[in-house]
Amino acid sequence: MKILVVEDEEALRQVIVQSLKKERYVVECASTFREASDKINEYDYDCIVLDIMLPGGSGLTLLGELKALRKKSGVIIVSAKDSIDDKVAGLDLGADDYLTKPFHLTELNARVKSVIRRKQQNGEQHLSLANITIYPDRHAVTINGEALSVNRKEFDILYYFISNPNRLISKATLAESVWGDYIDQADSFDFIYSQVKNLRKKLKSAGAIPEIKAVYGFGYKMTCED
Amino acid sequence: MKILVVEDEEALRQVIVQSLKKERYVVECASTFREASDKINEYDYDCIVLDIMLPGGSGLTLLGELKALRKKSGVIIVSAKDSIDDKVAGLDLGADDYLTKPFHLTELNARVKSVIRRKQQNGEQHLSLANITIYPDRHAVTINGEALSVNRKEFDILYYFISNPNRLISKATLAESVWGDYIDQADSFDFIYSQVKNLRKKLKSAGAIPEIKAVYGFGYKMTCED
DNA sequence: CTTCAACAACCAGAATCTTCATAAATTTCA
DNA sequence: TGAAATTTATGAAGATTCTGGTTGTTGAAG
Repeated sequence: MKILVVEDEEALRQVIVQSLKKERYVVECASTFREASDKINEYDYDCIVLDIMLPGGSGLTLLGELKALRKKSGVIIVSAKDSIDDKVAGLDLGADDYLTKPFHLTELNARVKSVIRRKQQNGEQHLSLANITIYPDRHAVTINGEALSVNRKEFDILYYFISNPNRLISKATLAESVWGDYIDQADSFDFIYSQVKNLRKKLKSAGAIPEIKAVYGFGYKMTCED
Repeated sequence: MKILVVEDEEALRQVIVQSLKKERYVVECASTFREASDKINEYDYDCIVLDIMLPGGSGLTLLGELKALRKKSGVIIVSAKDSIDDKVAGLDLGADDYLTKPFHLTELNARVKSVIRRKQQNGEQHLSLANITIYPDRHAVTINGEALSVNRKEFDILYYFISNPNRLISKATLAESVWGDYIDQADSFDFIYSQVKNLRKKLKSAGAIPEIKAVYGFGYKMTCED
């Protein structure tokens, strides 16, 4: 599995490369527009981590070039926080994901993994647990193939549960992943209870097999068994 | 699941330890280089949360030590924001993840979880003693293959007993591992008696072969024999 | 402005866990 | 051996957490 990291800032590039190598990828890197362009023309990469601001040209141009070459590499754009325009432009040009600086390495790793997986199975990406299937791209859920309408929070929760089937999940972890740092000033978990309750009701009435079980004093787990 | 927190700043250490205990880990801590080194040499930890700046030496040295001892603990480095060099060095020396201060506790929890999981990715973990089998990740217990529903405390106790079969286990040790430092201000072991009683009843009615025997004046042991 | 969907907050009852009172078992020692 | 002291077991009350119904708030759409 081969990855190209295009980033001009030395220290950050090092760190990214290190981290990806740890994940057992074969990693190459480029620090300028020209270097990146050369490598893209010469090799095939499964995934490209691409900074937008580059000496010698914009990363967006590289995206166009990639398209022209009909390369099927996945692309994750990495850019400064506020350049939302780049995001739209990038996704328009066929990037697969977007990450704003600063970001956590584990986050990047997760995205890379996800992009590669998505590319490999050229069908639509989906996750399943028993008779529940969710389509992250479309924010859609089906039970036995029947569409189930869920809200945003409900979807996020379900997504997290199905990504971690049969695993204990603390309320703090769930809150962090679904609500972000909203949790910091919260002094009760009522908002979790509400959403979990609604989600459970929907799952049950749609005939879902897996259940969201509570673990007293800790959190939840989603499982098919007792 | 055992974790070592190496951090010299008192307040932060406390908070981290608290938070990890909430996630049901058994947590120990060290505040100096020497203390950390001693503990690493003496015990096996599933994960080590390691501050770089320590009184008495650098956390990076500890990483080398760990490697020399061929311990397989996961390591998460925690350090001040701007020392990017430490990050590179740390990952080079075999750390599994890196976190810059300040960070959210939930973030740390997530990393710890991920590191531990990565370390034990080889199939589903399970422990058995006679006809009892427990699945720590799923918080599940079976007797002769039949699911047995247990509550959180009951599970934790059973987990500890089955992890240490035929061994004498003092009530203090059991309390420490299941209830954490809750025990510190307790002046009786009633909470243990209650839970052990309920667990015994469930095990017996499910036909479990091993029994939880009391050892007068000391604690318990779980065994199949008389 | 009104309506509606999404979400959070509130509340009473259920499940779980701890504490308490008291009984049973084990050890000590006269 | 046989009480007294200590430790463990048990059932029930009290405290905490979770559930599921309902209500309140907010922001977007009509």
